[in-house]
Amino acid sequence: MKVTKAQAQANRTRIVETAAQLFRERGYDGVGVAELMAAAGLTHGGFYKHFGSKADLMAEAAASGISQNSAVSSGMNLADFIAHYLSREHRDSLGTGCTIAALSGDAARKPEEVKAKFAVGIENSLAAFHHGESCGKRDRRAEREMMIATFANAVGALVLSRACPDDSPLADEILEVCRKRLLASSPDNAKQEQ
Amino acid sequence: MKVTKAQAQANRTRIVETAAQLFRERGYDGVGVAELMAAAGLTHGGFYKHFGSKADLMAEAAASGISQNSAVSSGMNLADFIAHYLSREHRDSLGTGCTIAALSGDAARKPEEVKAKFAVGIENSLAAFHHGESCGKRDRRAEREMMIATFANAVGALVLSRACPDDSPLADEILEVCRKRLLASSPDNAKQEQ
DNA sequence: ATTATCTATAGATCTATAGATAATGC
DNA sequence: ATTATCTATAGATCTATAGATAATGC
Repeated sequence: MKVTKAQAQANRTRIVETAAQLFRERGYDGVGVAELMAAAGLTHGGFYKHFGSKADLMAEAAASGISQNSAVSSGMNLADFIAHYLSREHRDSLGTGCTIAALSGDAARKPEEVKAKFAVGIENSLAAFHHGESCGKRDRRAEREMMIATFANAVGALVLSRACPDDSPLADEILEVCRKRLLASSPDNAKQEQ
Repeated sequence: MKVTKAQAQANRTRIVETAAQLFRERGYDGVGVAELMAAAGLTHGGFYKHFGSKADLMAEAAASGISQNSAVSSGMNLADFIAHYLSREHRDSLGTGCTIAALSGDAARKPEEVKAKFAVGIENSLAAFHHGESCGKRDRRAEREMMIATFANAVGALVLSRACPDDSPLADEILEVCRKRLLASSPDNAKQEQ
């Protein structure tokens, strides 16, 4: 029943990545350890050789999900990012979409160790668009404020759109209005108005 | 053990209002029926004479919380609303604060009947600031888009701020940056810059 | 010898229901 | 007679632990 060290490490990674998806889809309290382990192809007793508690896994899964999101969006410019972030496709892909948008509400009620991962994730999201090819101190400050406002607006729009009933006109309107406005005020607004 | 019709109605209302607070504080899955009924001063078996299921209560509690929020903010102008909404006090009062910000993430994974209450609540929030003392069709459209973007930005800022660890500088920065920018672009920006 | 995984289970908790009780409302 | 509430419980599920197993890693 034992397994090679590399295999055990791979199993651990698979647990974290499975959790990162299931938690986004159903919330931290919506997925049990047994179901999660079964989804990863293991039995649930083995869980506690990998993690001290479910809360420990929440923190790791948050970091994993955020890092997966960053890998996907890295290399995009701000306009491309906004167009994707505020698309219906992204709204309707809870399990693979933005971890911060999917789980910030849950994270607010979880231990500090979980929230710490979200704070790092938010900082990374802001830094990902550090356009500034060397601008002055004032510009850096202004750009950071712009990124904070833009990200908050995008997260809020996604969260609100998802809280509406399926096929609700309001759900689409929120996405479309915010996408249009954020693209219009984005520094590299040239293409994709859709 | 029976109780007057008026008393039963009062008990029912108390259950809903207690739920509206507890759900905001701990999430829909973080509060059990037994604990909720105890908090309302009743035993949990009685719950099902008032509600068909916990999901039914979620929908009622959402409507109740949203309506309580509206009652508090009605009569405020947009600038006052923003200053309050993006204050540390509001961020730190989960149980009595904005229902939409506290529970939209949870609502996205709940039945359509719950999400329908959120859609109505979002529409009400937008309508609450219908400044327009009779403006043209174009202006009404532009104003609605402005309100959608403003509300999404405010909700996003609150949700992100709450996902950060307590006393995190980032948590305060997000609130302050968004408050400053939304107040600057608000139609009635004259006073309170803080 | 160590340890990753499995089976089995302890002990809590959760939603929901059944049946008794006792006061209201007709 | 109706019904709001209570006590008690069924049946599921949840987190976590204990002990057995068997293959790795020294």
